Amino acid sequence: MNQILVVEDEKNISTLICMALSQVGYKCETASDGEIAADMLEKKRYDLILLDVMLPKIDGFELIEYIKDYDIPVIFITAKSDVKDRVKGLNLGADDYITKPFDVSELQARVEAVLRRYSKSVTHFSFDDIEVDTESMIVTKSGEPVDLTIKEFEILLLFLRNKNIALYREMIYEKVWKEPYMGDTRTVDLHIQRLRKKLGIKDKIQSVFKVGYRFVDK
Amino acid sequence: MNQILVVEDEKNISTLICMALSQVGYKCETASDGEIAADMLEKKRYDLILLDVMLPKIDGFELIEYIKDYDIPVIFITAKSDVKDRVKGLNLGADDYITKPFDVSELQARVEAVLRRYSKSVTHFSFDDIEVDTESMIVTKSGEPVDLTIKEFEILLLFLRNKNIALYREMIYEKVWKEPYMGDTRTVDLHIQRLRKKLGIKDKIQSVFKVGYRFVDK
DNA sequence: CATCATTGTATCATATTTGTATCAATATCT
DNA sequence: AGATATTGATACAAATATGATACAATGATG
Repeated sequence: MNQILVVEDEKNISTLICMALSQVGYKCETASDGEIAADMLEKKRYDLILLDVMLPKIDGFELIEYIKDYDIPVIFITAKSDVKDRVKGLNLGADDYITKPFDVSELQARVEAVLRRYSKSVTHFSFDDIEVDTESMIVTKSGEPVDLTIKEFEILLLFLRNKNIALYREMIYEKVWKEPYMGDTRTVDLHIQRLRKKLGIKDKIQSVFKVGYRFVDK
Repeated sequence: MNQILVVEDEKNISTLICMALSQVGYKCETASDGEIAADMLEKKRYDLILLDVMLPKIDGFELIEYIKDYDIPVIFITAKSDVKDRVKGLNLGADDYITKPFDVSELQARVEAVLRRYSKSVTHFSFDDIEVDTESMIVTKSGEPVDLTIKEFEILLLFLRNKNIALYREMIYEKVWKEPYMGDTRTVDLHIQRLRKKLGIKDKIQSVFKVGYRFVDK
């Protein structure tokens, strides 16, 4: 179930949006200004952000810049007249826009389209003698299937999508567990160990002292 | 799920088309000119092409010629006034046309009609010693009919149309029951169990722990 | 209205995953 | 090198998921 964050200072509009989204099966939370939105983004993982460009405190464009780090698609909301803003938003990396006043079904359609587009990513990876198919969720090593649990599978995927980058434990935890990382546990470590063992790759997933882990390739 | 390629240089029109199509369950991608379209066709298989005849670079009619090799149905889009173009398009082998400005529901209807006519939709499946005919809704195992209930039959069909893909419970439920999946029930599991039992396939429908099920073939 | 097939809930048994605890090994720093 | 912190390895317990079975509710059919 997709989590959507609506950043909008006009209460009646945000309510309308949330109703429209929940109708088609999305979970929806609202932030009334950019600061609150930034806080919420730090605490929780969202699948999509609907963002009014006219906001108090931090404005929408600044927030888009900020969101970039999170790799979350953004649909922004502008006034119908404001062509300038629309272009600006798209240039800043937003995925789509919608103009006020908007039609409810149009909103729903755009949200679905963006989410679909976004999730349409690479489905197949391979390295060494290992093949990873994200659609079937099957992983094989020299042709033989390897039984990974979902957590292990998702960690592997995270590595494959972030090769040669040192990933912080905290980051790994939050991406895979989809909940905030509370202090230090050994949970991530343990899963990495199991992953290394099952795939027979000790050297490919390196531990980065005091930081986390790094998947090296090539 | 049918993949449709929309070749249209006017962004607002292609967006409108995509929304209209996604509304009725099609996946939609756009190309802003003929060259891009040709590239996309080389990379991926589409079930239908919606083609504006007025295009920059390669024009629509040239593109129809090119598409011929791929055996994909084409609906082309022309201005209302242009009778000449319509005739030309149909002569070149297009399957239907639609005139601008068009009505959304007309578009949807024509797309469906063409796809039905073309009917890439497979009506017969077989695997192991099992035969599935979707038109008569008859399933046989080594020649002997197997009594499946509608739900079981639809789940089987879903699997056959999504071989080797891990399907989430939620997805299975929503596709078959056509209503939103509220939290966890064991309903899907139970039906899968019955299906496995009736067809005598434990290993072909694998459970993917914490995710759902996967039909493996080949 | 009675019967039957279908569908979904409840329950129990089993299997799998996940996380904590513990100790051993290794890296970092002075 | 030695102290300390960090990570690896192992075992185990708790939580969670699925399979199997029985049965109740629902809806279709004659």
